[in-house]
Order: sequence, then structure tokens, then C-alpha cells
Amino acid sequence: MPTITDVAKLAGLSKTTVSRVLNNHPYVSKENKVLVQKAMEQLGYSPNPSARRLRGQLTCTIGVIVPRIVNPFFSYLVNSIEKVAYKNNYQVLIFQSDENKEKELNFLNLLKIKQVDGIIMTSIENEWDSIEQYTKYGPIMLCNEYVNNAKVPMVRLDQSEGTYIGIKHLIERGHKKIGYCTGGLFAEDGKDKDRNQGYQKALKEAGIAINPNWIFVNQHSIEDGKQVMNQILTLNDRPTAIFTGSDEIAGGVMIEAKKHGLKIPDDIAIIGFDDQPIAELLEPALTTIRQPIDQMGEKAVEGLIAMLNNQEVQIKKIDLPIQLVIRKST
Amino acid sequence: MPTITDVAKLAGLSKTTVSRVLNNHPYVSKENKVLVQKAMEQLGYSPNPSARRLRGQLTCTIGVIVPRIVNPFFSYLVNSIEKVAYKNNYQVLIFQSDENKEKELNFLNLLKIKQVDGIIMTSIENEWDSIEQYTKYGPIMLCNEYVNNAKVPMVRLDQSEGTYIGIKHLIERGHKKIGYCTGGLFAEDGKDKDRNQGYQKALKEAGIAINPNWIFVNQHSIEDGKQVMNQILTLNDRPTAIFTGSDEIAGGVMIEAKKHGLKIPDDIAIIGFDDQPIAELLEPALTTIRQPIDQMGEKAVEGLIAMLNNQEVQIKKIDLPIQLVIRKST
DNA sequence: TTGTATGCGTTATCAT
DNA sequence: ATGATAACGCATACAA
Repeated sequence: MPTITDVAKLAGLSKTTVSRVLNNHPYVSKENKVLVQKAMEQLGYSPNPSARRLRGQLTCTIGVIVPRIVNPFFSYLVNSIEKVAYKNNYQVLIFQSDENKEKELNFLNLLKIKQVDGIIMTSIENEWDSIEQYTKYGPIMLCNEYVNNAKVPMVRLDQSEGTYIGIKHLIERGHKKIGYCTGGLFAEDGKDKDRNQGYQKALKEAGIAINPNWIFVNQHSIEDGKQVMNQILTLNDRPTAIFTGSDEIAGGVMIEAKKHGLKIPDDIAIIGFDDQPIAELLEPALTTIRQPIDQMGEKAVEGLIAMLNNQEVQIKKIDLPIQLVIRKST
Repeated sequence: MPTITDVAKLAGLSKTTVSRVLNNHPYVSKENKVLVQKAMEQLGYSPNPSARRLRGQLTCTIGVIVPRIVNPFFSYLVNSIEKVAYKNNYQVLIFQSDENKEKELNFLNLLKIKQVDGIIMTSIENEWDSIEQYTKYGPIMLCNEYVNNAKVPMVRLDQSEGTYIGIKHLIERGHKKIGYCTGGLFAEDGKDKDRNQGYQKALKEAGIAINPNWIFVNQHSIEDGKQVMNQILTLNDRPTAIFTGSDEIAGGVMIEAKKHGLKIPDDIAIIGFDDQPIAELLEPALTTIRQPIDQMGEKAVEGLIAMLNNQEVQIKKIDLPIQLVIRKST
């Protein structure tokens, strides 16, 4: 591997000049600049990232924290992040928080150790107060997650709107008894609060009261979905439609509903969230809410790189549009 | 961030001694060792990976090359790799080759630049000859992929056996006309050749001849699966069962078959590969072949770390068992 | 506009 | 058994 010294020798100049060219510094004569560039090309030189890192410079590496990569939503997100990063000559370090606070903090710490230039957080486990301190070591970009009092850029989907149009769609189909699954606790604040708001808003507009029996908290997986359906079956007064919050949960609900002879959407309408590949495969095909994941990943990387380049960070919140995909389950 | 110098000062010893403790060198008195360890703990010290890297040492980072992270098979694989790596204090750099030869070579190059300690390749795009040269810069572990003449360790699933038991299962169900999808070209050599062998072996044992009209090459996605089904529908002499090679393809086949009023498994039996979550969600639930993905990722990381630690590399091939999951589609 | 010298944190060499 | 010192490749303060 050629080093900066080799380039300098070949160009007949000093390391400093080469370094200047490398970093687009002013005060390099055009002739020398060309000379250096030629030498670099000839040698197939590329700067050693470790040395740069040690010197306190860029690492050309960004870290991405996801809860679980096996969740298709996040693997699609990582996919687009990796692709955009690659285009910009960045590497992607991947971290699974496993919804574990300590792990998350460990990963954030890499910013401090200068192992990564910046971090994209696609989920947040700790309180923002614990996380904030790390922003002084490098830029943090929130992607998909959303913290009101956070002073960092965030790209996110309008979860509230997504839920709203989903519920509204059910209402338009004539449903008045609408069940609702959330990944959180259906609290004012906390996980999925935006979605909760969308749900409440749609119901309120239609003059429908919330039935607490039809709220299912802490739901995530296919297995959870099955249990939701079983819970519904025990109810005397059952919802005629259910907003599941994820295609996986929807799949679980559907499988169990069919097992007990319920017709979809006649006996119970089901709406998912994410528009994952399975949505189309389910029987009946799942009505769901599509999120522009690729675009979100793209914006996140571009935003982070912008922060890395500009000293002046502009704290921008980007809301991406969300879309209802109507299939056969509603 | 405390450095080795800080630790040395606190312990009242030299940097060298601290470094010795850090790297488990001999010739350090027990008392001093304890002293150093205490100092490290007190300071919350952890060695700077960039400096180590620059010095030509370990980076505590392994690279994983996958074709596409959105393919559930690979996201599950990455999941298990990341988990085991984390346990062993390794970071995971993720690369998507996108089935692109040049990208793959770019990633391999990181081994040369000492950006990663080792690389796990879960797919191979280039000829082995092009890849082999990189092994001199650091260990490469083949995971899921398989190259006969490669002198590197590999962990893989017995694809041939998996296909064999799948086809045999169809034969036992009374099928004699069995279609077959492959991700490659159904050639003697090349992609999916092991699976092809399993197919041929099972057929041969049952005294069934191969019908070239029922071989579908270059199949990968849900969309491909739909097309396969449509192609089958144009045939006068149709297969009564189809081995799809992936649950996604199976899903596509199924969706299209149902659309045309075919009953599964009566009109056509379908068998998948991977046992992805969708397998259970499909209607009817998909008979498929389960691969011990987690175990494979685990072995790959452990193998790589072993290579990193021992100077002497033992070139081991590990074949993991594979399993038939019978559901309702056959 | 260009070059010299220094230091980032670590480990290896050589001495003691 | 321990320590001083050089070197890894790079970017910057300072000098010219």
C-alpha cells in the first residue's frame, strides 16, 4: 500500500502539499495539484483511514443503530443507508441494540472513541438526556425516531398521518368498532405516541369513543398478532376491524382469525403497517400503510454527511409522506 | 478518553508494561499486572482501535459481505453474526455486494488497508482466483458459500442434502412430475450446483427422468415466482409439484396459482427453502427446508476469530444439518 | 505558495 | 522483569 510519502516522492513535493491536495486546502498551485493527483492515480493511493482517525480526523465510517436487523423494516432501511453511504465513500458499521439500553450506550460510545464519524439512530431506547451528551463527540441523526426536545436533525415518516389515514379508511368502510395495536403503552408520551395521536384524531373526527378493551399494547411480532386475535375472540363485544401497527402482527392476526373460521374482511377487517413483501402474499392480500423507507435512509445519510462537512449544523426536521395501499383485507 | 499513558502514570509503570498486560505478554510480574488492571478499570480505559490499526494490529472489526441485506436469509445471517461478534467485542462492518464483482473486490480491499481484521463472505461473485490473493492480507471465511478449490475455512449448509430431502418428500407424496427452480443456470458447475445435484440424485434414485421444460433458471424473487407459475400454465404437460429454491419464489408461485384457480397442494404442490417467517403465513402454510442460519453465523464468527488468534490456521469445512419442515403446501 | 517538525495512541525493538 | 524510544500514516502549527 502506497503512503502519502510515496506520493510526495513521486510528485517531487512534500507530504504537506500532498495532504493539502487531499483535503482541498487553498494555497496549492494548480500545477502541483495536478502533479499530486497524477502521482496518486499512478500509485493507486488512498489515504489510510486509521491514520486519519488517529490524527483526529474523519473515519469515513458511519454507525447505524437498529433494534433488530431481521425486522424487514430495518433491513430495508439499512439497505438504503448502505447504498447511499457507499456512493459517498462511507462505510457502514451496524449495531443491533436489541432494545437494550446498555448496548445502545455502548454503541454511542464509539463516537467518543472516534471509531465512527457520526451515528444514525433508527430507534431510541434510552432517555434523550442520556443520549444528548454524545452529540458533542460527533453528529447524531435521528432516522425514523423522533424526540421532541432533541436538538438534532431528524428524518422521519409522519406516523401520525399514516395511522390517521389508515383508521380513516376503516371508518369509510363503515367500521365503528376499531381495535388498535401499539408497540408501546398507549401513553401520552413514549413509544408510538404519534401513531396513537393519529388513531385518536381519526376516531374523534368521526365521533367514535375509544374502547379500552380494544387497545393492545406492546405488540411486535407474528406471535403477538396471534395472541391479539385470541384475546379478541374472548370478547363479548368484538371490534369489526383492527389496526395492527405492522404487517407482521397483521399476519399473526390473520392466521389466527382464519383458523377460527372468521372471514376477512367481512368478520374482521385487518390493516397492517410497512407494506412489507408479505403484505402482498397474505390471503387476502393485506391493506397496509407504505412508508418511503428508501427515501428516509437516503435523507438520513445525506443529512449526516452534510453535518460532517459543514461546521454549521442546521437542525432540520424532515417529514416524509406516507401512503395507504388498499388491498383485500379491508 | 484516557490513553495508555494515563494508565501507565496512574499505575506508576511504563507504557510498555501496560501494553504487555493489554496483550497478555509474558514477563510481567503478577503484582504489576494487577496494578495495571486496576488502573485501567479506574480510568475506564479502552485501547484506541485506530492507533492499534495504524500500528498494524487488530482492528476488532470484521467485515461481512452479503449480496443484499433485505433478503431475509441474509438479514438473519447478519443478525447472528452481529450478536456473536458483539459478545466477542468485535464490530461488524456490513457490505452489500449487490451481486456486483467490482463492489466485492472493493470490500475485499479493506483487508489490505487493514480496515478490518477479517472478512466473512456469504456470497461470492468473482472467480476464486481473483479473491484468493486477498487472503494474504487477512483471514477470509466462507459462510454459506462454497468453493471446492479454495484453501480457506468454510461453514455451510448441506444444500445438496436439503434439496435431496425436499425432492424425496415430494416423491414420497406420489409426485413424479417435479418442477425445479434454481438461482443459477442448472449447470454442472456454478451457482447452486450442490442443490442441482441433490435434485438429480433424488430423481435418479426414483428412476425419474429430468424434464428440461420444468427447469427454471435464474429465479430469485416473488416476482420471479409469479412468472414461473405463468410459464407452467402455458405448458401442455405440467409438473404436479415444484421445488422453488426459496420461500419468496414459493410465495410468488402460490399467489399466481391461486389466482388461476389451482388448488394447493392438490393441483400443484409447492415446497420452499429457508423457512422464513412468511412460510407459516402463507395459505396453505408452506412446506419448506429449514436452514440453521443462526448456527451458521455463529460458527463463521467463531471460526474467523480462531483464525485471528491462532497463527496456525486449520482449514476446516463445516457442514451443518438441514431440516424438512412439512406444512400444508405438499 | 511550500516545507519542516511534531504528535495522535499503540506496539516492537532494543537495552537494562 | 521493566523501560526508553522509534515507528505506523497522516494533518497541522509554524517557519520560510
